[in-house]
Amino acid sequence: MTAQLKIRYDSYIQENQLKSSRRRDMIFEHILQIQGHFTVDNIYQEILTIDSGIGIATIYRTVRLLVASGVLSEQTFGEKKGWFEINDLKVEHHDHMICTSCGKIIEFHSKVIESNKHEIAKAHCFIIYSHKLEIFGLCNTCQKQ
Amino acid sequence: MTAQLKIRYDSYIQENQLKSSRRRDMIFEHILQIQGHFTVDNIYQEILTIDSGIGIATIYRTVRLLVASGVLSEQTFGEKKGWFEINDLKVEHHDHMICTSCGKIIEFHSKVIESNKHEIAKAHCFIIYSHKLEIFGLCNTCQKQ
DNA sequence: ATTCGTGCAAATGCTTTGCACCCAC
DNA sequence: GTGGGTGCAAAGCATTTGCACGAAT
Repeated sequence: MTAQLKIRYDSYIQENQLKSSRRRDMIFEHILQIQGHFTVDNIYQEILTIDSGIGIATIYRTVRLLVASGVLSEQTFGEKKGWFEINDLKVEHHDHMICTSCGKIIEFHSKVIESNKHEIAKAHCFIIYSHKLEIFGLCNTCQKQ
Repeated sequence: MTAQLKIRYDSYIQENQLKSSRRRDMIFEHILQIQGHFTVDNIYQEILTIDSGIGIATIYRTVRLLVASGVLSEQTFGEKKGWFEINDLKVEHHDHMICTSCGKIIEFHSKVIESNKHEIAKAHCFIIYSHKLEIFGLCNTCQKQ
């Protein structure tokens, strides 16, 4: 799967007359290691400890490139900032339950919702590109506190 | 329904030792007339033409009050700014299809999704407060262009 | 009178961008 | 060598906040 993403990254760079660079590659490799969701500042802080000279603008630019190339997808989770995650096309689309107390994000997938979504779109003559379903509430742990 | 919202507005002000004021009331009344979704800047521009002395901070403060009192609900629609709409509790919860070409928003409701959502939450021992489902794609009109 | 509401401008948080310089090809 | 990559600081946007003054009870 990592190989798939590498191909997507490389070909995007190729097709758009961009260049690879030490930092670009390093950010890409770093992001590949991440499980789950992250913000630009999350990876900026992490990469700072390895490469103290890096600027946050470079992270922003690289993340934009990765979204444009399809390596990452972006969500807002109802906040006014970007959250990112690896966009693995081989994995089924998933949705999120977000704990409003501790911020924990639980991923899930529902075939029922998936197929109903298509029925609804059909009824409205709407062509679906993507969807985002977020459920807000309390996770198991926070209910007990 | 407008009466319902007025009660919610008035009692929130009462219960929180706030005051009503000419501008607060005017913004509230203005928002009641709005069909569909709007941003703070939308109503600011509109109200400016009636009350040229108003400041955008007042709109922000009033909209926050209306969200806190349950008169309005807020969504991001994947953007990094707030979109608001009247939160009529008597109307069933609805979701949104957003045309990525013209920005048109189509509202819909699905009992199937509604009940499936509760099954999923139950399976994860998650207590639902709210949910947001956004479908992005092309509306009927934009498909033909 | 006192307390809250309001305009203004400054501050904030996240993100983008212009510019001079650096690096890859 | 040339064009893209990068850090830095400045600019952009949406939003919030501090402050002095004005209005509501």
